[in-house]
Amino acid sequence: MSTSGTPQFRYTQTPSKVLHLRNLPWECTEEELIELCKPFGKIVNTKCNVGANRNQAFVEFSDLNQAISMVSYYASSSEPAQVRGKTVYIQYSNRHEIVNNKSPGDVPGNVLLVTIEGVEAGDVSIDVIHLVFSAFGFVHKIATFEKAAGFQALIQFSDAETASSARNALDGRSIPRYLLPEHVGSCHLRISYSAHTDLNIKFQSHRSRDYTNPYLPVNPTAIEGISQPAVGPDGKKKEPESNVLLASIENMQYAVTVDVINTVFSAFGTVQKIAIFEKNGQTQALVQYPDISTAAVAREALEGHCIYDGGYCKLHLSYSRHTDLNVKAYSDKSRDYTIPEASLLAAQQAPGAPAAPPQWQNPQYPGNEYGSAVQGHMPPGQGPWDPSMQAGRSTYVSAPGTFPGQNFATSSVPSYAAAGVPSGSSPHASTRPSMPGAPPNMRHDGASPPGVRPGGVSPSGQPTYYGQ
DNA sequence: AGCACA
Repeated sequence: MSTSGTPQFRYTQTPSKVLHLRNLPWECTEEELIELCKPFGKIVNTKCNVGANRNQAFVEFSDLNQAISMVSYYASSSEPAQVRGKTVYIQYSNRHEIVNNKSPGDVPGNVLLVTIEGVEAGDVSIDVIHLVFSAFGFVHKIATFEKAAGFQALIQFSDAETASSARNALDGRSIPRYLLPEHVGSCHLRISYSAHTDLNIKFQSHRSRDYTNPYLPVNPTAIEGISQPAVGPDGKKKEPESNVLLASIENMQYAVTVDVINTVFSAFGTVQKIAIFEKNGQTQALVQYPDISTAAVAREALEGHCIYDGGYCKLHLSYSRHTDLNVKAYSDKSRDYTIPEASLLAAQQAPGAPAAPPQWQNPQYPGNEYGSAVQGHMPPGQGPWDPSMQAGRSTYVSAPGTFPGQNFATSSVPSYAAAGVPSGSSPHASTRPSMPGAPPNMRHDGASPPGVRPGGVSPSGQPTYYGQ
């Protein structure tokens, strides 16, 4: 007794408080669905954009009679149910409740999380993404990144309505072939809502854009900038000079803390910012000076030399493509000495007493980028588009003040109380700040070990004022 | 224009 061939009539179906609606316009939002149905009763649940064409929906009333009233109303009405001028067909669903309606990514917002399946990051440019999504409204910002799920993008629209129209139109569809490289097969878009409301874009780059802020610094290689620039011994890289140095630390037998880096590099001038991170299992540090010439001097003096005797912590220096680091003011992996509070904090952080830094200092974004945002762990608006985030691993608490700064010298006047410029040393930059037998991560509460000069932070916790 | 686990 099949119903094939003969249309089923609505009144032959078993009533349910769940109604099945079809022939909806694909842009149909949950709001429109509710508008249509709520005159008949209380809606307790909905499910929109169902089916291959995303033009079906379910609505669950709190009471069976309400569903019946809606069905019978439109069964006898001369005016069909409509959404955006399209006739909507309404029947009882063959289920009696809507299950599993909302996953976290279904909560509408103005930011979309787009997963582009089957492609690598290089295959789809940010401009292509922008082009595709701009069809639905002004795209404020885009951030792209790679996570386990694949190549993903966060796309910020003005409002949730625009975002949902883009989602409804594009979810499950593919980017047109002509916008993609030849070798790319299929690339379906999986789109959900992000918990973000405002992305924090720091650079215009091949990975991130802020279309609302034309004055944002352009960093064509915002991420690659700190990737390994292949600094081989013979590597004669024609890299442009920069006020920011990238230090790769080889043979790192001892922990190299922010303070150690600060001490070493302060010998040549004011260190403004430091970011330490891991890249391919190697520790690297970005060190920012106020100007290129200072960086150049430091680079010349330090290249190939070891922080410690015995070939430990050998430095390889190159120019970063960064010009201004965006780092947490004070964490165990970064420092911004241009912020007074950070210097103060650094100064007051007694060695060996790892007073837990406030939450904001240390990112909870293991890995990088927005991965945790996807899981909703990141507060909205805190997208860390931040090079220093590259290495989220905090391995040890920094033990400042143990570096033998006396071997470094500077001719410049220290600008920061806690900057740790070992003045009073020889005016020539020794390149052997060795400290035999006393690794810098050695804990020693209180006084410095013999022969060790407080390198930046006095162990007693007092800011050390070097002056002249 | 015809029923949802992702």
